[in-house]
Amino acid sequence: MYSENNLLQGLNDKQLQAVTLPHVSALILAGAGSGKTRVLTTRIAWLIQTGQTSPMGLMAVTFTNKAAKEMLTRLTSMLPINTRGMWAGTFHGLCNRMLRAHYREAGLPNTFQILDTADQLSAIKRVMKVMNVDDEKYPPKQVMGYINSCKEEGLRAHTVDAYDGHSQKLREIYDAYDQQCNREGVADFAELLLRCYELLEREPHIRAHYQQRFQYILVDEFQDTNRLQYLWLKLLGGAHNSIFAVGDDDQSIYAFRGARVGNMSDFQRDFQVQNIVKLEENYRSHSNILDAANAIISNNQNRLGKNLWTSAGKGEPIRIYDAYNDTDEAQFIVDEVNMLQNEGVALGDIALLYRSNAQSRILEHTLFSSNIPYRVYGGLRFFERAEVKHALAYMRLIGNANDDTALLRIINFPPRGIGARSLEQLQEAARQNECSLWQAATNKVGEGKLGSKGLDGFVALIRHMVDQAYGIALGEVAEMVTTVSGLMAHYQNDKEGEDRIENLKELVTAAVAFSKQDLGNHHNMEEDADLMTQFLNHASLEAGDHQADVGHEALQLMTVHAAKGLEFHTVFISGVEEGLFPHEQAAYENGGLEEERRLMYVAVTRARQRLYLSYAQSRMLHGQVRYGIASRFLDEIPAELTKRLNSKPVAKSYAAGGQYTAKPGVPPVAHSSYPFKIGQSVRHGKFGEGVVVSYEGNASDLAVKINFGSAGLKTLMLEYAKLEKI
DNA sequence: GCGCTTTCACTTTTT
DNA sequence: GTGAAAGCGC
Repeated sequence: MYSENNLLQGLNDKQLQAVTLPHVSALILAGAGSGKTRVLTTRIAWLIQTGQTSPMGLMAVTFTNKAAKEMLTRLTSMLPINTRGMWAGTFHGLCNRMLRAHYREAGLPNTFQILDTADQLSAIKRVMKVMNVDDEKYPPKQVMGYINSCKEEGLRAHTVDAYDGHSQKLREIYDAYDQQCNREGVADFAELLLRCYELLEREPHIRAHYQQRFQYILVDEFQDTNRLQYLWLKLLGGAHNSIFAVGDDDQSIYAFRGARVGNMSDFQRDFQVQNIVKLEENYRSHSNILDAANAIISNNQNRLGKNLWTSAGKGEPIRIYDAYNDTDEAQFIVDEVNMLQNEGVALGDIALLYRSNAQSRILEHTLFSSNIPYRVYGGLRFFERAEVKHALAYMRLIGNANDDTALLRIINFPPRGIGARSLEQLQEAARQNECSLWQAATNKVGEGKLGSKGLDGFVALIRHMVDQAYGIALGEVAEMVTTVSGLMAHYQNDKEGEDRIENLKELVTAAVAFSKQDLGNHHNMEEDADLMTQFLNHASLEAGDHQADVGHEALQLMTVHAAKGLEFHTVFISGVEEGLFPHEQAAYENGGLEEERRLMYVAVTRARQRLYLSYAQSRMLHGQVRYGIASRFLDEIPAELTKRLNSKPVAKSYAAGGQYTAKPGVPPVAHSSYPFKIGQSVRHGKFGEGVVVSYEGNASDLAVKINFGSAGLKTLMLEYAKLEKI
């Protein structure tokens, strides 16, 4: 049997203090590798085991499904209890659950569908077309960003400020978009949160119900919450409940998508937080790595303040490699990986991190030619694949034919002769009758006015599917849809359709598995939706894994963002260059440089034993050669913690960006008549140190362009400029 | 209406 | 270098 002692055994003083806090709100500042998840799950287990609450009284909120799952898995290994009564999940998942339970009060149809980002964008494009908005002046992606950030601030079209013609137009589009979503009975991701927030705010009895129920609310990754998520928590927390917020301001790397680190200090103020527990003992890395991370992050001004320490030894020095170019960098990494493997380090315990996805190509290429198995995280996930989304769109139409987004996706796929022309007529008819596209289509067919033969066939097809779907199991619906729609046949005729057919089959398997899993669960009385709606929601809210072939030993490739929360024996951070890391487009933004620095902090703290940092003097990016200098973050690491593998450190100053793209046409290689190679570091009496970027003019009158970092980009006449190689 | 060719832009990302 | 979107010819 489990005893309380057993549960709390092995916790350090701070962890123990956090786990056993009384029923008050608390902020746990959990540094990287300080046992954050353990504290969170042990707290839950302890609350239940000591009888302070039952699973029913608990709500645990995370950002990703993965984090939610991990928490539940760990919890069940700690306590032999059923966690079913506990609400654990993502903000979106929990809001969805509440909206389903109170769909009438929330003003939604009981089968409302969730738009993912791609669906939302196409819905916005549609609204803009109807409104005749110039998409050059208002790029749909920007409009989407505007709408989502309004929603994440808790603002509706009628509450948001507009100062000029431009913002008034945006507000108008926002309003029309929301109306369209209501008409079609769909909700985007941000809408789930905002709608739920408004529901709780508007309906005192619903709010009271959840406030009474969830006496204990636990929030993971609190530094990543946005304004609306914070307001939602505040509403649920009410006046008496305890919110146990766990986070790390130094690992806040999602400001670009609305995360507000300021929520941490607001929380302290709004909830009169007396208990701030700092978890600073790190159980992951050796001290050289932690000292480097501490040194880097200490350059940030806006911090709550925290210093990681470990009782492990200094460990290995941080290895720094100065590569000639990106190929050289990749080859260096390959050589080191081979060496590590010979030393017995498992390939899966080695990570290769980069700032932006574009960097992975050259790395993959080099790994491939060296026969090193690797796995790239990122890219399309299962439920985001085109063929899968097509099949899901047919299923959505079966459930709700008024879902215009779904209809537009497949009205002519596979191709059935409904082109832009007939579509426009259909949309015009729908506009005039203020009805859905489906209703407009059935009207046309009913009147015998065949806009096109294809339309007739389409209406018949969907009706046939609705008939077929009646009374059969979810898996059978999926199977029927993939064949009757003609998707299977279409991809069978396609030379490259093999993978797509596999994915469609996989979708059927997933649907079958989903029904079984659902039968196993007690049906939740609060959830009214039918199984297919639930399955479609599952597909939207949990887009599936990032194609990871588990089991195969492979080197792990991912962006630094994707690496957050993970740890590895060895970590390579590549492209540690000005302009790339910190990224030039981030460095200019307000607070952008500090976020880049936190990103570097996250990257460094992923390593347990060994850390490599590498940069390249030149690299191919966006089809052009770029010349860079080493990142300022490298200089922020005390030299005694590092080991330069091939060159000496050079003191320099930095410009924002610090990189320059050579003009096309300028030879990227050294010319015999040029005294300096492109990429050569030089010293100038007035401007200091810089990098040769390009040559201009003819041989008799040659000018050289040099990037002097903080002194800027200068074009100097070679004849007069006194330049010294360094 | 469909498919091929050209053009353009391009950090980070979960739900 | 690459993928998506727009433009053009059949």
